[in-house]
Amino acid sequence: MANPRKAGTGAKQARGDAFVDALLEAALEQLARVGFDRFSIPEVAALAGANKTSVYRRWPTKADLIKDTLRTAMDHAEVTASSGSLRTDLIGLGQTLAEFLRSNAGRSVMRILLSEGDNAELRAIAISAYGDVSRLTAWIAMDAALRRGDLRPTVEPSTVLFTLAGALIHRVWVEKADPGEAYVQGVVDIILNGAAVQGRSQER
Amino acid sequence: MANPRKAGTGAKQARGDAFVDALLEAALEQLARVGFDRFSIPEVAALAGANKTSVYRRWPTKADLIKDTLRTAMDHAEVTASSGSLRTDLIGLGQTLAEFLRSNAGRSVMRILLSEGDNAELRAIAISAYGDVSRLTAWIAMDAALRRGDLRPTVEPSTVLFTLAGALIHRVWVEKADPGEAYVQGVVDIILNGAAVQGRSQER
DNA sequence: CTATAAAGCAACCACGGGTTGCTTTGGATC
DNA sequence: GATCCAAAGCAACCCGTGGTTGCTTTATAG
Repeated sequence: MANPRKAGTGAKQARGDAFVDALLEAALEQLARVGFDRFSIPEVAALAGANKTSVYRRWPTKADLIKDTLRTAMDHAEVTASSGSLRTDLIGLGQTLAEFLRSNAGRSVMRILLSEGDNAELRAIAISAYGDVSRLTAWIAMDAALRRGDLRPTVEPSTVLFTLAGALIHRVWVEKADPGEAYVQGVVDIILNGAAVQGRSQER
Repeated sequence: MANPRKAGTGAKQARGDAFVDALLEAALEQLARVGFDRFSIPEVAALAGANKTSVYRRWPTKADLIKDTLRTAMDHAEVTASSGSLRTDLIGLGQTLAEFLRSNAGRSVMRILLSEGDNAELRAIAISAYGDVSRLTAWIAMDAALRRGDLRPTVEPSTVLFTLAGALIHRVWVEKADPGEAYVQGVVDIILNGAAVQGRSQER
């Protein structure tokens, strides 16, 4: 009956790193689930099987706790070199993004990003986490494509990336559906080749 | 000093419709600004220069008030017939969407949509408001394009629409920038004509 | 002018976030 | 293994805010 996380195990009260780990894990879980506003330290403490007082002593405000949580959660994505095909690169990026959006880290980051207002510092952290997932890899791919001359000169590379990201975010957060492989490919197909029959209705 | 909304005017306490109007206006404002979680009836009452008790008597819960607010806010968008050019239609739709996203009604709807959890009924109302802005007009345009053979048969029309919407939502809610005319055109250009140089790298 | 429904007001309750002073405990050190 | 102390727990508390209630005031229809 004591507490959920310690149940069964003969573990005593967690200290130091173990304590911090348990807290950050519970916090990420909670942040992903309810977002910033309904995120409460007493609740997270209970979830981690810790006492709220101990939590408050380490992280005086929920912004502090969330900052640490976000920073810990972003296990810096490794940079993948361009494959040589823009299509392949974009599909890869799309899939990485889709996976990120499904993860607790990704859901948390989006919740912070989408709720504005809160702490500019928090927003900056979230933006950087969001950027880390894609930016490096993506820019490498776009640069390579530009150099190869695979991109039409009139299009803005960032807009291409943001359109892809936006399509996936729409899928997850508005439609509440999962962007599977087929969906990602469909979007990349449109973004790369256009929805229109080529030779028609592109007055530009 | 009495209250913000009545200040200056010699108006007495608002009753009936006037009361309701003032409340719904304040509520929309508030919802757009802070979202569902931080939306509070006492605060909205103060903002409208009304007494919280009176508000509670009409709308027992904040969900009730918000339901009314959303329903009132969506001044049903009129359906525009297709112009005959898919590009023109999509740009028009994009601009309508951009304007919607800037409005209090749009911001409110997005806040509800993006915060899930809350009331499935609320979500349904928000979705319908969101749909109303675009769906009718958009589907007419897509249908016309399909009939003319302007759309590549492999693309999913809904994906085209959602990609456009997603790009704009990304612009507003993630980048926190305004999707001006040029931006909308840029996105439509990509979605319609593709970002890739045609004849290259479209292995599909 | 009167009657009445609608809005205001003030006092109150209850719950949850956050604080404080003190007790308990894990585990490093000798 | 005995000692010690920083770290975690605990219980009691404060206070702000959401929500309720009983009563008073006021707008306005007749």
